[in-house]
Amino acid sequence: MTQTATRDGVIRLFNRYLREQGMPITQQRNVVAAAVFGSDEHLSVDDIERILRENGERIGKATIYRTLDLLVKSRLVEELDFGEGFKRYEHRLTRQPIHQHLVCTACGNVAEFESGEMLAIEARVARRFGFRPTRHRLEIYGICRACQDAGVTPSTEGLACPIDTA
Amino acid sequence: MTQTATRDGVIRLFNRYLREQGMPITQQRNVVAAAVFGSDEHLSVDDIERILRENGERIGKATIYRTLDLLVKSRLVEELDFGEGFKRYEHRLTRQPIHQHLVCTACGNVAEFESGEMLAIEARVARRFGFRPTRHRLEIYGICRACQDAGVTPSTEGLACPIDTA
DNA sequence: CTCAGTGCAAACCGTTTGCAGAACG
DNA sequence: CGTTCTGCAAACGGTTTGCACTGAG
Repeated sequence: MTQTATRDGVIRLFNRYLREQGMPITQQRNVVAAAVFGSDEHLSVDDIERILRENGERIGKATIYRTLDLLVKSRLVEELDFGEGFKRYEHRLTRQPIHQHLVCTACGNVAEFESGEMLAIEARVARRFGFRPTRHRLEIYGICRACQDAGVTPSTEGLACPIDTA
Repeated sequence: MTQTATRDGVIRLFNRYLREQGMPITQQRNVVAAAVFGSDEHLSVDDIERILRENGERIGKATIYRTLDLLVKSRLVEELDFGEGFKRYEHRLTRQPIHQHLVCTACGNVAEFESGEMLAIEARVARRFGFRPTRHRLEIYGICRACQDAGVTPSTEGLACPIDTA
């Protein structure tokens, strides 16, 4: 029940946020929040809707979108975009979200990895461009080990030598 | 006219690609390609449509999308997604496209920067996860120097201490 | 002459919005 | 009780698709 206990704690935090903003704490908002905090996946809105339906909750999609806005604004949830044509959401409960992803272009699987070099890169652009970084996102696209083992190789349907413009 | 000369060269390459694929070389395809190769910006489809209209060309949006598909498949053009809700396109004419971007969350401006560390990071994930990288994308979000000078500071509308779940 | 491409408009799909009725404080 | 939220359905905006017509090879 550790997971549940922690989840309840964050829901309390979310409620505090709503109170701070002078917004009503509603059953629907807490049900959506519980679904997001109860999963460690990168959830799409359809994923969330499915989870709610499986739990016997019937909540309109508009309410899910509106609640996700609040969760993102409260900084308890992170919005992700893997270029799939829709957004995904991840809670920031147990750890800082990792923004480094390995995206397999064959099977679509997304794995996370840590990269200490990112701090150095951020410090360098801050110094060189006077840019003040707040967050980042690093995605490396390629073929995961499983797909390589299944015989997949990077696509070669482009021009043989596209940069020879002579 | 160096720019034009190079652009014509790439259009020749594009035509070679079409021939290789057994696809007709049409006026519309070359007009769209010329617009993309004639700009060094990150172009949206609306940008491209506007450029064509300014040049007196009237080409359906569907044809622009279909031609961009071909340009991307030929590897002469790169598809970008900055999470704006639509795609952008950049030619790979004069250089390998730089996939490291500084995105200002205040004014929306996107600047590019180089990062030699990326090669080391890719080599490390290849070794550690058996992942075979083909390309990557690094985006650092924050406040650009101009917006800082104008007095913008990072937003603080989230919870004061979101991760204290006690 | 034949087959693929084009343009238009409709379809699509994730997301947003307007509004009547329900719920929080 | 007043104000905000909810659910539904319609609107929205970028992208895709179906189909009659045009044009490339």
